[in-house]
Amino acid sequence: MTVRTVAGRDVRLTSLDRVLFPEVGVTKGELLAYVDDHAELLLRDLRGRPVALKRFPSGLSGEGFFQKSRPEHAPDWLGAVDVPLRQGGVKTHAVVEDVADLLFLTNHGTIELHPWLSTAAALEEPDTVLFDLDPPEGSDVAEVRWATRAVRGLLEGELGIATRCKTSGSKGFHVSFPLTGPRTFEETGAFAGGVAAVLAARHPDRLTTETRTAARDGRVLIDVGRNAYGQTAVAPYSVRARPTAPVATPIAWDELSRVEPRRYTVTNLRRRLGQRDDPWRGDGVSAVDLADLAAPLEGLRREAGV
DNA sequence: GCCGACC
DNA sequence: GGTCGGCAACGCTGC
DNA sequence: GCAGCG
Repeated sequence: MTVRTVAGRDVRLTSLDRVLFPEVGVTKGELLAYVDDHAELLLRDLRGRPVALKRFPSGLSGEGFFQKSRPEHAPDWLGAVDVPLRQGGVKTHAVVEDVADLLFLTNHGTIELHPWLSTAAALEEPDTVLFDLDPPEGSDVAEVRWATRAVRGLLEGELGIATRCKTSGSKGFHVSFPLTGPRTFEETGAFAGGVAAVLAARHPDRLTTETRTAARDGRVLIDVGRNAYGQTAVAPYSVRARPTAPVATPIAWDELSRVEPRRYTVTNLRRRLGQRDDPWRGDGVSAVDLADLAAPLEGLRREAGV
């Protein structure tokens, strides 16, 4: 056990030799070191947001669970926000602000960090639109790459929206862009759903918006379900709870053709960041006002018949 | 990882 | 003192 | 209303 002191806060770091990822031998100490060393990159997209946790306190060989509530008996300096639930009631979520928060949550068994697409200060106001490209079982990575490019092509080529891409660290890729101006989850959800519907109508043999597995029929799912109140998506640079300890990693668009969804891991991400800057830093992607896009998107919908 | 309930 | 359960919930579709 | 899905 060691104690890490950050700005006067003591974080107990325990069981450092526990192997959390048996297949690659990554220990809790190594996971904590990864989080500590990449805290600024993690915080960029986590700071000020409610965060859901995927925890495996005894490693991937043990039980794992998804947790939305702020852990009870967390130190009082860990941020909190009372989130009204749509179904009624309130649940207190953790809010991440700094490296001490990240280290506490990691020591507590958290592997994956899933922030909201809105901040604690404006829960009803998403600041990002996100598309999750999810390939069918057993398909070649080329297919989900093609789908990812198709989403970018419509957003960037037809609507003039600059976009970002990251590996999910799991099976596919995420495409996103930041928002400005007044907006609600109802609006971002409708926008993302409209884009997905147009693409699925144009390429009905390769793309679908059907979440039901049976109806998917070998097509790539364009999942827009994250663009809704109370939903979360894995944070850029979060580790995933999968055997090789992959990391959801921002990539430049020209890397998509040679990067696989689980390419970067706790073990090799350092080397990548030693060789090149974080691709999302200074990428020139500017925030979008969805109000400017309602009419153009409606035109695309009309053409596509959806 | 940790608490509370139960044995 | 050991063991065991709990630790999520939006929006949609289809039955 | 309930189950499945991400």
